[in-house]
Amino acid sequence: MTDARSSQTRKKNDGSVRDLAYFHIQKMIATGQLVAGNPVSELYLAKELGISRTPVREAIGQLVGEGLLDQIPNRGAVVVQLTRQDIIELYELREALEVYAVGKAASHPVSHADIDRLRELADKILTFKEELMKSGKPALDQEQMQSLTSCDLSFHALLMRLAANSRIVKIVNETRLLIRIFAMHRDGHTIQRLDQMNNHHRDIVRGLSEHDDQLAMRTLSEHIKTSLEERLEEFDHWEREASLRQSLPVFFDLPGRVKDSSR
Amino acid sequence: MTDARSSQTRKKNDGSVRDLAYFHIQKMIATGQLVAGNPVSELYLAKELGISRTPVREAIGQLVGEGLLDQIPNRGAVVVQLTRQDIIELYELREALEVYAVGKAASHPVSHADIDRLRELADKILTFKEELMKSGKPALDQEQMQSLTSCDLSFHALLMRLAANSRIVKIVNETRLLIRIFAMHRDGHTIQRLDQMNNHHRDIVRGLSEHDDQLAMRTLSEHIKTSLEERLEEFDHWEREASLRQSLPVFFDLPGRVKDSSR
DNA sequence: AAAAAAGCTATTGTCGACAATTGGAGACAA
DNA sequence: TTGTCTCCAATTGTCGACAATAGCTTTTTT
Repeated sequence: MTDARSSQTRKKNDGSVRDLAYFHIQKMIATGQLVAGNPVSELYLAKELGISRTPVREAIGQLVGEGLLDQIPNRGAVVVQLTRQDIIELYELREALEVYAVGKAASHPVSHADIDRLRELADKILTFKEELMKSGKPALDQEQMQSLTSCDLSFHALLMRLAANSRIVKIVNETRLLIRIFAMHRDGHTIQRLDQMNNHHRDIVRGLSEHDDQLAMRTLSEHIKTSLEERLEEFDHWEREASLRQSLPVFFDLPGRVKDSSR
Repeated sequence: MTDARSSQTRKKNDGSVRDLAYFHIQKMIATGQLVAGNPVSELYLAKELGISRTPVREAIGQLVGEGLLDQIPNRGAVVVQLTRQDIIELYELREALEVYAVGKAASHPVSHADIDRLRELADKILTFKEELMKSGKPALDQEQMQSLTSCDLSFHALLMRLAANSRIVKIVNETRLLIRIFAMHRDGHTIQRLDQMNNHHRDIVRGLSEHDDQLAMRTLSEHIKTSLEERLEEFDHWEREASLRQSLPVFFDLPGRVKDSSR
């Protein structure tokens, strides 16, 4: 145990074993190894990482503070299970902050380099569209979606950076991560959806380059509202399925799944 | 030690000793017993509260997460020292969220009870104005300011509640608390300032009752921007004073103060 | 006497152990 | 068979102890 610790001392994280646990859990969630409802046990994780419960406990505490985990006082922590209302609230939060940020950014001069970079990221969506049209399939597959998401993330991240408010950036990032927890298994985008995304992004960039803060804000607001609608549809669809599943008799399926996922 | 714990078990906080430490520190900061820059020692607080370091440590961790404390890796935690940029960022955050929230609230029907309560809270400012005019003094004293602040807080808190978004409410509350840390020793409001506040609040309520979301949003935005300007003036004034103080030779004053504050 | 090195002290980071609580399994009665 | 009660297992909340680190003091060297 002591050997294990000394062997992996100060490797990639900034030194503290606590951060090791923190990033470990975060990654487990981000990659879908832990999904909504899964328990996060202190003792188990401590054993898995070869460390004591204390740093794991602190890491969990931080994740709880950031809203990624829910904690039931004497019962442990689980990955948050977002409700419909949660999703609405998260998107409203994003809308409030991102729209404000883009308005502020558009009111100040933006460097050509940043504009170009934004345009570049916006245009990448067109690449996906062409790819999709050529393939003949109705929607993007999972790999493409992941790539697109990363591209979309960069676009919005840069947008936020232009507003020069670190706190807003931090909250928006946390909010997006939280939304992503729920959005693991979402449907691929269709051609129309890609078109719409591209139009939105294009107008936002135009608003920025022409100092038209109203255009940028209005467009981003609509952009986010569209995303929300999409997510709510997915949510309702998923919930309907779940309620069907629950109404069926539970033989060996559910217990097995629960045990596996927590392992 | 054990006796002390069992005697004060489950008093007012929800049972955990950790929350005891959390609220203790928070109150110390809110009441000005701990001011910006003061160290917050785990061991000292643990002794003071008659508990172990662990829950104190967790409480500090949470406060750090909420931005009330700054933590230097192996050196301990101190009450945050807000910079000029911090103040700007915090007010921008408030503006983004509160303006959005009031816009949403104004777009939905608001109950008469809430409108009346808001009007009541807004009118209280007039009471302070009359009090001030009668007294003949140029500005409110500290006690009056505290009372006014509490009144202002209630107004904005209710306003936020109307938007029905718990996350926004939470962040706004944290942000306001953070601002209050800095604003402990601020100047009392003048008659004009009270007038302006009252006008703003009145227009906001009007915007809500008449479903004029644009009016409500515009007014609140201006309201917050005014507060920011005020705070920045205070900050610059205070900083100028501090820099003067620092240019003087340090005999016994500074070291003594530092040691006392940590005791 | 000044600078560098060594040691000291106070504080945090981490650990293993114990107590308290909670949910459920199993016994028992109706 | 079903409802209730008791006991058990698992997990968290808290504790005291030890190790590591960083700043400060003292000593040594030039």
